[in-house]
Amino acid sequence: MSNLGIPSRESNYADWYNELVLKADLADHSAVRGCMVIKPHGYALWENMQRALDDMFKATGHVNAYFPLLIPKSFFEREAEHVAGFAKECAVVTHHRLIEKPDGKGLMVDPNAKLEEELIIRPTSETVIWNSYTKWIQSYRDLPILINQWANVVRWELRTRLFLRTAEFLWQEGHTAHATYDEAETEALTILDVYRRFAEDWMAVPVLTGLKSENEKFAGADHTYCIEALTQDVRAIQAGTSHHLGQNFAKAFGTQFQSAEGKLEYVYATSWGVSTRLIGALVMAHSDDKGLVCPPKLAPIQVVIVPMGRDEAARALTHPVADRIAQELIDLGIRVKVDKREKESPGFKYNYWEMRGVPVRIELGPRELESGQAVLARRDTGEKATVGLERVAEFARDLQATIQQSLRDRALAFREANTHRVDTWEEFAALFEGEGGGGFVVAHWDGTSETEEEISKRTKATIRAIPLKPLIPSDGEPGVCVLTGKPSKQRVVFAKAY
RNA sequence: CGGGGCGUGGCGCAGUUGGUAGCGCGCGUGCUUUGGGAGCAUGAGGUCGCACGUUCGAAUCGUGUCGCCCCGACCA
Repeated sequence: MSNLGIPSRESNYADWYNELVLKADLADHSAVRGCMVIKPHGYALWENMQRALDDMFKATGHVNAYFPLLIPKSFFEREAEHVAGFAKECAVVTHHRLIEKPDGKGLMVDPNAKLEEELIIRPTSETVIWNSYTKWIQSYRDLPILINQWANVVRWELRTRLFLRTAEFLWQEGHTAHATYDEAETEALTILDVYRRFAEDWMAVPVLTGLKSENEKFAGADHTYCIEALTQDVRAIQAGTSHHLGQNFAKAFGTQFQSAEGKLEYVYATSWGVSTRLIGALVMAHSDDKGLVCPPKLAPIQVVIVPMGRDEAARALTHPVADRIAQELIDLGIRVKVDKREKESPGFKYNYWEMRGVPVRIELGPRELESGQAVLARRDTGEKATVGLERVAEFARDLQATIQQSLRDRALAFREANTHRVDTWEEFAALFEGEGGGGFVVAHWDGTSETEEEISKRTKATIRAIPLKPLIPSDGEPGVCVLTGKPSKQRVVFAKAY
């Protein structure tokens, strides 16, 4: 019995999250520490995310390509900051053959099959990609290059959590090359906006957009933009990043082009990515103690129909009606599932699909057939409605948009209720006291890394974003740093982060 | 890498002073059931993480080792 449900968010947020991911059938642990199996239900969610994002990339002029998993170690030696950022968490391939052990019991690495140069399993692909770009780019006419790839990467993280931080994860990484700084800047901001729109319109997760501080920016970037969401335990979660790499990689790889004026110049670059971490952010934004709550636009199954009937004769009546409504829904473009399992009780099925986050359930039993009406239940609010059978499909279709909007409104209201503006250190420290989050804390900062580090040391909060536009007009006014009292140009957003 | 926990049927666990492994859930079959996580009957399923040691005898004791999970430190 006890293994049917999940812990409540209140009792133990971390356990709640973990159990939810497992019980909602999104993912499972694998044999290797920190790696996860993404199960069909979780992968379907990822596929829906991919499709939406991929369409948005294409619509902004990008094309897909694929670069190799293995990268020569020497490539990483070329960009100093980049190496420093990733060296500590690399998986390295050193050999290419296994042989039987001398005692015949099992396999061993063949010492004679050592690679001349070790290969790194990509933690990110800037280096392989720039190795190619250098060959591809001769002239300003070869620019811009606007390529994205869908791939897996490996980062040997010390501490992992399903979806939020796994040793291997799936993501997309865009890598673009431009003739000018301004064009690269526009690209980085275009993608930032794509990410913001995806989070808000598809995931129903409102995000802050902004610049990362020097401490938080990508290893090898000139500057980094990000989207940041707020979880239900009031921590920040970085949901996507877009980096302006300046000429750093072009200089490291010698990527030059001849301008229209005939001068040799270094290329400007961007890179940007979102990963399966988005699934973690989505879970943490909307789900509840009954399991996953999935925004309809991304839900693998948008409507589940539960036909009821205590015997064969009753099922012979309800099943065809369920099938008919399912077909109507399919025709309306809705992803639908009819749960005809006979051994499971209706109550079991309700809980089962609620755990898996299906936005709308249609209950269809003898009573409904008799009255010519079906019962629809909303996953997000639990509300039930009774609707004439002729209108059920359209009603369920329309509910999708309602729920999508409602989830977003709710998440936005939650974020606003957990965004605090403070001006004194006492208030600031009080918000971050203890184990919990603290929400988004909008405060003045003197702009130095030293101050950010000191604040982080004292409170565990870091700067999540330096807003590009003030969240409210007064955020853009000058003030004094919440810690040092030194002058500050604008407020920035602090939070404890995942 | 530090702290904690755990390795026993698919999952969750019990197993006393060492005596040859059990419970719940799940699974198969049958019957009765089905409107918020059904019941009864019956059946299948385990080299007790691994190695070495102590012993007539080890899931149990000792030593070593491997792995996983959680909390930190680290970090897209």
